[in-house]
Amino acid sequence: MSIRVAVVDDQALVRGGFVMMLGTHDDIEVVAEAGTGIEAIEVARTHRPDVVLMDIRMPDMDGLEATSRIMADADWGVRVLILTTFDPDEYVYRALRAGASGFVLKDIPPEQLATAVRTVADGGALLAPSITRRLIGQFSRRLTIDTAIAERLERLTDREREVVTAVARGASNSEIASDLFIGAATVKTHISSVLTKLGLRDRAQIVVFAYESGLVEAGDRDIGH
Amino acid sequence: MSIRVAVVDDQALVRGGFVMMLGTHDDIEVVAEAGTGIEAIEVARTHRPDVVLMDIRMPDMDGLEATSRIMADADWGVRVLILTTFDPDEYVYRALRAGASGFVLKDIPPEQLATAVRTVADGGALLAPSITRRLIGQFSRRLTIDTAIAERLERLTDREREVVTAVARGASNSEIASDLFIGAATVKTHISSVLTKLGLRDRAQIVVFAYESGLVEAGDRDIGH
DNA sequence: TCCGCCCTCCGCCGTGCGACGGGTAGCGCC
DNA sequence: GGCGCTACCCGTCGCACGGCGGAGGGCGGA
Repeated sequence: MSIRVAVVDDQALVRGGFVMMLGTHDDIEVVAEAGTGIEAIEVARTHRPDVVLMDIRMPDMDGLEATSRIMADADWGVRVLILTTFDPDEYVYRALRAGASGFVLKDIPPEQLATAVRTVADGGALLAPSITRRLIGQFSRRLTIDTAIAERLERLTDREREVVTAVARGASNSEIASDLFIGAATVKTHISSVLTKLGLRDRAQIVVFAYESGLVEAGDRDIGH
Repeated sequence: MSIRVAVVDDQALVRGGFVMMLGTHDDIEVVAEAGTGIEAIEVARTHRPDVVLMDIRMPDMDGLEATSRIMADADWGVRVLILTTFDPDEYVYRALRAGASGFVLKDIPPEQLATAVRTVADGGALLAPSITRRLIGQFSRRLTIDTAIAERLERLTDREREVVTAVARGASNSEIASDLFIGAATVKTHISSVLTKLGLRDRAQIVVFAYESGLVEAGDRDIGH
């Protein structure tokens, strides 16, 4: 059973090229085409393709918005493969958020296009090498930071780490004291110990350290009050 | 020209299964096999395959360590595809750091294995759907945080944002003053304004806010002194 | 022109913070 | 038992921090 594909691109010439490329593979069948985002949503609903090849830059509605719309009210297993010329970070993030299964650049060799379609049709997720490299960079950077600074964290006692996390929440000494059921003076002692051990100066630098070391992470904390 | 693959797995039965699967595709050629991490390095050096299918759990040296070794002294275009039963986060991160081009689970259908090999051979990067979903979750979470809190940042003036970033570096008032070429009293004024606008209490909470809002990010800052 | 916003600077004052010294309990070792 | 080490818990004291009020200048818009 062949993979049913819808091709979305505002430039008819480019769209035709994609259709022709995919046509050479007999396990792939182009069942619909669309030239705008609105059309893409319509086409997806009526033809229910397995994979939607989606351009980003289009009139009336861009491909990312169309993607999220399609994914939102899809009651069948559709997968969207974003196909674009540029790859700025924001596009990638928005695409992933919208529910796209892949993000590849238009400069890929023709035979890879079919491979990409098969990959996402199989349930896989595909990203362009350059993008994946950035993702890897993000995470590896995080890890190197962890290993580099986190060893300083090991010099701290359990109690001191508790205090550090509390400080990194923005808590005052008295709040920490009541949270940990100890005296306010004791909290100060712990903090002083942390400061000397880590070579820091004040609690603000403790917060910085907590984030940089990965002890706390942006996102698992609500601020304000 | 076919894709030259090396299969690394300590269980001969599993390894044989993979070899057989790949053998049915005439564009893929298994040129070597290995049963341990050490062997994998040897085999990679002597046979110089295009793709290494790498298991993680192995005696003497796990696949991730072997991967980084192979990538380290590879003077040809080798790509490593991690193939494992489990997918804990640490494995994924370590694998990406080690330089792997893909990370898929062993429970994928046989035909997808060939697709995966072709994808990484083409220079693409492939992640198992579950892993990609987590990656997407990470980034989408970041974005929602940004949009949610960052609007509070807009209430601040440019100068106030400068002060906030300085505070988020762990700088004291006098340090900020000399950095910005203004008086220490002015710094205090800005900080007071920031505190009231954001509904915060002290500079430590400013640091928290700076990280949570994405104004500063863990990694682009060295701490200590 | 007047009004509002931003940036800059100054004083005063209360307080939370951090440095310093000291105390207690547990634990391993000779 | 005596000694050393560590973790944990209190006090006191000086100081930077933050709240509050005020003031001047630049800049743009009603």
